[in-house]
Amino acid sequence: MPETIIDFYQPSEKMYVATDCLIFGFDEGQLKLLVFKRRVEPRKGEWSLIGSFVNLDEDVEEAAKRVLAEITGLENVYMEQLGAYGAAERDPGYRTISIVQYALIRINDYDKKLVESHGAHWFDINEVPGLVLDHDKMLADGLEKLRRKARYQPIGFELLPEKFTIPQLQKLYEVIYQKELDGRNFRKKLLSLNVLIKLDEKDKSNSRRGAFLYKFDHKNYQQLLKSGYNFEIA
Amino acid sequence: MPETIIDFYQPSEKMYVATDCLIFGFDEGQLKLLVFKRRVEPRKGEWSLIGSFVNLDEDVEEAAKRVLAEITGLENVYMEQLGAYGAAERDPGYRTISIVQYALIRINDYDKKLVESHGAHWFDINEVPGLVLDHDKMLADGLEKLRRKARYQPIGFELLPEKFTIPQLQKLYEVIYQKELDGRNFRKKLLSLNVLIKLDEKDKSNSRRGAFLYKFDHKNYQQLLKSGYNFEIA
DNA sequence: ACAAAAGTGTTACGTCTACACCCATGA
DNA sequence: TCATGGGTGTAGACGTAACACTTTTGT
Repeated sequence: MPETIIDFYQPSEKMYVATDCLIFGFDEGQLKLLVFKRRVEPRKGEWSLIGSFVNLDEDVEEAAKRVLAEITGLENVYMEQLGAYGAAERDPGYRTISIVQYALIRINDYDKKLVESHGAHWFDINEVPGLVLDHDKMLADGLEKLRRKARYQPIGFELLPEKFTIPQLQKLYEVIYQKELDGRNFRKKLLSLNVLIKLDEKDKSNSRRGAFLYKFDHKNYQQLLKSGYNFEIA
Repeated sequence: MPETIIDFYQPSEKMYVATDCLIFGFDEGQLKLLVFKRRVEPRKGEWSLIGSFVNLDEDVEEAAKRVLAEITGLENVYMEQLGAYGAAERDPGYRTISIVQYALIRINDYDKKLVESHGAHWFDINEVPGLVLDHDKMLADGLEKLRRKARYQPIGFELLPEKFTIPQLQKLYEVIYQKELDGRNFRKKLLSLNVLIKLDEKDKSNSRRGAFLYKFDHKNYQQLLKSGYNFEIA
């Protein structure tokens, strides 16, 4: 009987491998995405995710971190892979596949001048303009993943400054879930998780009375994760 | 101010892009994985996932379906992308990144002779031998995803024959979740979803009394999905 | 004194869990 | 008749959802 052997060492042809980043941030009560304006032809001037080719001696993840650092000045950012986009015709130039990562950044941390120098802009998540190639699809998939993930991991903390108030956190979840939450139930649920540390400071930027600031308790969170708890926040 | 422009059209270097498949099946009350024995050097004789290079004129997904069809004879299989594995040193030969897909197949449908002719074997999920390269990691990640996914989509139906009994379905979920479920509660929950159609036939292969066979109701399932229901089956 | 956001408790409801017995059948 | 797996109901625990008023403080 004939054997169709799939031989790894008589490979066909090479292609370009790129990485693109969905960079999410949270500011002014809105979820935002960082996109940039292409400065090269073709499609110069169109909006696009931030990306780069992956070098031969570089992990794909490394490449994504490099891009992120180049554009925002940030390192040690929460980043996760969304997936590979590999349609044969996705790029009209060369055959290129793209590994998309999504990153969550504290919007006050990044280097504004650096970002501007790259022609990058923050858009409200509902006002992102049409993007180049299959980047619209990447965004849609990324949002879906973010929303699903927020249900079982308290991922939102990555988007807030180190000190934050409960109303801020609630607003963030409302934006992610796209629905309003009951303040009493939200507060009750969050506090019952024991992953918030109340501080003795208040943030008065949003009200006369001011709201207490909290920090995220990474230690308790790790324990909770181990115990198999899941974080559904409706 | 100097501008670090990331230019998509002065790309660095190309690399190989491969696709590997995690092929899951369910038989004899056990979740199984199809792996194959490499027939080429290096690492000839070692166990490996089934894979292939992606051709230049081929979608990544297409490539995975091609491999699956070559090995099992099956088309129209449930398949989803797990992610890209892109560490620089993952393959000791050439720089290659791999896009991993996982597939769920009805274990009685596949072409046994074809599978054997490729040196492929089914292993109990708990008895899979060590795999080549980073394939162990792929398997671990795939199992995690399968387990998570089974919580919010009735994914298990893909692994059973078209007609199945409730005890069979329960067994499958027990294997996926790695814990025993209460038969009464399981049955109650499943039936309440209204996605099972009871048939007038019984399967007597497991008991004298026999268990009623059911079909999956795709139409109702689609409606349920739209209504935002989620399928947690504990 | 008033506007505006922060903070607090209780009750009703539905869902999940735990649990024990009868049924149908072939050998 | 008996051994084996299939099939059924109920009560208590638990978590979620709904709901309105008081507090603080800068202007």
